[in-house]
Amino acid sequence: MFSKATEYALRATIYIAQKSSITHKLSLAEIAAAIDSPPSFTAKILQLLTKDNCVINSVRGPNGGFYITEKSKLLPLKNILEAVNENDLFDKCILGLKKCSETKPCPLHFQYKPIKQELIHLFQTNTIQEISEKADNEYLFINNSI
Amino acid sequence: MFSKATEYALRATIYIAQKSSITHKLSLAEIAAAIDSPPSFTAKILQLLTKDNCVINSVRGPNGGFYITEKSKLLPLKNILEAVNENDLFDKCILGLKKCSETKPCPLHFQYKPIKQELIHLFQTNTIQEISEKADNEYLFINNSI
DNA sequence: ATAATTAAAGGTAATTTTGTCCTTAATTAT
DNA sequence: ATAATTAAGGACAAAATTACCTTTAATTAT
Repeated sequence: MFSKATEYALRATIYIAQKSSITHKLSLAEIAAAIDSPPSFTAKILQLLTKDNCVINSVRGPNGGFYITEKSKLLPLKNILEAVNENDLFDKCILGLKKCSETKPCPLHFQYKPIKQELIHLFQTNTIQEISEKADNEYLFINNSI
Repeated sequence: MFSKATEYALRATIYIAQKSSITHKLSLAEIAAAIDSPPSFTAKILQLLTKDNCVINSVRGPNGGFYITEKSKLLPLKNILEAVNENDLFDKCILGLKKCSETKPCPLHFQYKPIKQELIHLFQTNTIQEISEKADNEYLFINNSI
């Protein structure tokens, strides 16, 4: 479904939302260990997340690391996908046809359409905060045997 | 969503179901041109489709090529995914967690679950025939400006 | 039988994705 | 100020996917 990069971006952001604050930043090493991802590759992805889209923040130096603001926690998951450039995923034709559209649909277009819309809805309505709160409770996550 | 290989497999099979019969087989060249795919790569994928799973058939030699039987047309699209080994796609955790399950769900598990089931339903209930008939009518396909 | 045609099969090459490493810049603590 | 720590950034490497090419096997038409 998603690329590894996107999976790591989602997992990392959820973990950061769970565990970090402006006064308690998380190091790359901790994050990568927690979400079971290769540290160096994860570094690249965290860079994307701190860029223009600014889902998360970072500071260098001792006691530096990554954190997320309360304001950013209110962003929908979609913003994470945008940050790693996988946001157009749900716009694409399921058969990969460039010209598939409402007026010239592919043979699966109208069957896939409602599913696509539910996917979009899922990522547009759920905030980082809402999802990260689930990870706190009886839900599986991270450092909890992936 | 799908890999290129799977997209080509779906498009090729739908096209073959549209155009071929036991008495009118389609060459690799025609199929690849029609579905806008690289011929050599498409050849590999068609081989997979003719293997054990046997979604389509082939014969070599003059007037040979690929075709699909009426019986095979009644198979669900899922069989195409199986043939190219992308059938487990819908079983996977959306966050890529190996241990995600009903009892230890990831934070997105229960939100993604109904969508996943609709995807499975889509590929299990629609037959190759049903979908290929759509491609005949006002639907976009193939040789029709991709 | 022979030649022509077509898919099968295998190896190779290009591209993309994933992953690593090393240097630089920023920040902090001393 | 200096040293230590941490992310940023760039170059590089490995792996996977996608794409190509050449030879072989099967089939058909002559």
